Amino acid sequence: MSVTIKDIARAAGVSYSTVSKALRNSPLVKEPTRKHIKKIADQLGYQPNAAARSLVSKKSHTIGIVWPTIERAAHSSLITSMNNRLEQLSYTSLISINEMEFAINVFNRYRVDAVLVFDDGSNQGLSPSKVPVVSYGIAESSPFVPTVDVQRRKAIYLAAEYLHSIGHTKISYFGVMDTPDVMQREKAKGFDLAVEKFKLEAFPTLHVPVSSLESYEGYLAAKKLMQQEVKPTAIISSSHDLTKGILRAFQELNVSVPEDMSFISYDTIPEVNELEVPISTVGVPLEIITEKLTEALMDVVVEHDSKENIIYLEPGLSLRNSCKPFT
Amino acid sequence: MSVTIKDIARAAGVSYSTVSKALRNSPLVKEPTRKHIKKIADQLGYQPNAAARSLVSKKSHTIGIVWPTIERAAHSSLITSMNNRLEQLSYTSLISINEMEFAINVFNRYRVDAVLVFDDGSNQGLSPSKVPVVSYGIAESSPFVPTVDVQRRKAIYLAAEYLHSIGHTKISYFGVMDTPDVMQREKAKGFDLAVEKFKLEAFPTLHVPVSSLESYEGYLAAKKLMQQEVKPTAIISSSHDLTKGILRAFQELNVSVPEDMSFISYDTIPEVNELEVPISTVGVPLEIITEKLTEALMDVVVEHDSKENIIYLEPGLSLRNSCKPFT
DNA sequence: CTCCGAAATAACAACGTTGTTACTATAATG
DNA sequence: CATTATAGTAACAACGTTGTTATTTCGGAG
Repeated sequence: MSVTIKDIARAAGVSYSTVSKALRNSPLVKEPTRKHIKKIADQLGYQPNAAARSLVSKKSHTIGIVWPTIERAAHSSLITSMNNRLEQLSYTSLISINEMEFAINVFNRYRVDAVLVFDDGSNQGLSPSKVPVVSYGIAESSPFVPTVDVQRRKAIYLAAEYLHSIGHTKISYFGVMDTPDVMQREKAKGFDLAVEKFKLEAFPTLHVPVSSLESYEGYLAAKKLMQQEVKPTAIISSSHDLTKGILRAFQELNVSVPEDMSFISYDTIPEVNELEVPISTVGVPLEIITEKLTEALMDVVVEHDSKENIIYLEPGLSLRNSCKPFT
Repeated sequence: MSVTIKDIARAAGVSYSTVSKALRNSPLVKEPTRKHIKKIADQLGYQPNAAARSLVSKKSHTIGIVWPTIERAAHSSLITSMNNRLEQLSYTSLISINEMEFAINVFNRYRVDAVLVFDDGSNQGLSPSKVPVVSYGIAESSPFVPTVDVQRRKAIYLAAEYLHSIGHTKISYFGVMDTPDVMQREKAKGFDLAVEKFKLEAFPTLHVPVSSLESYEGYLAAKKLMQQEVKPTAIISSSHDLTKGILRAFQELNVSVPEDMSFISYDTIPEVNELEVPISTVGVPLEIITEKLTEALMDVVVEHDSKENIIYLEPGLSLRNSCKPFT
């Protein structure tokens, strides 16, 4: 049986409401009384009952996170960062790896203050949720939910634009092409837009499709690419993991970046600095993403309806000397 | 504001206690009344308040899982399987990726019925937890906690024993050697025991240390190994991911299994069948592990003190034609 | 038609906590 | 010394649910 404030009250010889106040540092209890109570609470190993607390306060100070099934590994650092940020705001995060609808139901029952979901393209019917939801995804695809959109399309477009501006016309895009995952589709779309706009060459390996964002996929695809007769002069990789694999392949094949190949990688995350070669990246820095996501969550927690439903984050280039002008 | 049983009661023109009983299919309410109530509850989108429920019932029907920091990816399939099993028992699982002590505190507050932790070697001081804990780890290292121990040491020993029995004496062990992670240390210990027992040759690459269990690590290590003058005739890999990398390297180097190299991989998981080559494995099958973990959790949930504190699971070999007798 | 007993439903207490209100010493004021 | 603020603490209601107990309703027996 757990120890409750009543146990503490009995042990301290005060009423349980005094204990409650003392533990929450209310100015209504005298300093010595508070100290006394706190000491006893400590001795008994008191842990507040979240159920009772949230029942009366109607707030659980907890955020639910629905961990996406696809690319589970890829989101690991984002979730870790979210976890830390929320902790700093003294919010607790609880994760569910269940299918989204089920997970949201669970969080509903637990009356978490808000839920963070990852837009995998199936978010359409999210409206009947009682608990406020924030989506990390694509603005258009989850119309009824506040969404933080990092504009993947624009990011990739930006990368292509930059490469074109320094003279490249044969650019290969490494990415997942045929997928229900809207995030990946957006990236591919950004590339295609740039191809059209800048009249990039439509050589055979304009698109280098991979079946997932794992690094091994990038490795294999890069090896195959370099066996082709017509090679690109620049590459855009749609994820950090992919980039890792591609670079490994290049190392083996003695392709050096940027001398033999210009390179831009999506995902502006700290891990980029762990690569052997400095690689320019495009995208919204991870810490900015989680900062905005946290803000959005705090918004829906207090407002329950946030007016500004969609937050677009501007992707940018972080140049790190992996691109050489092509003449 | 959420809809409660009182709202339903008002709408249905009955008392709220009747609603409670109707929703939980108590035989104390007449069939038509129940149907009526359920319909209304549905219309209003009622979701039971877990806080209130667990407050009165003292059970949350929830299991907390502390996702380990190290090798987070590697445990993904185990956690998924646990999640499914618990769901089938109509338990909900909540995951925390916080540091263990903090995570357990959170779960304590939420009064989850039990917590599952992964033994990373820091479980020593787990006793003061009010909520019952089950550990997936090493029996000796978490003395006060019911533990499911898959006997990694024995598993690797078994693998070496088998290879020795078919004539191999130059065997390389791929694994993380110098780590606080007791799980990895146990595996290495198993190998060393076998080396001693069977007087295996102490050639330079008896141990092939890797810095993590990622497949890339296996890949690199395998490449380096095959440049050595003295090569093993058999390999024991301490994880599935490692195995993936090693096999990829072998493919590139035209080393064929089992003709040029015998091979046994730790981790008996379904993913083994996705490898290009059939690979013999050693270890306790994943589904058995999760079955026992679930049983252990259910035990502590009802008993609060389980008498049989440690459950040893017997590792076994699953032979799949990746080993050739050495003559 | 009255009364009994079962069946159905209603009322109520309890779970552990918080916020509000009510009480009780204590000190200050005249 | 009586009166009144005031600080400190106690008592109590409420949160949404469940299990127990009390009440109503109704069909059938007398």
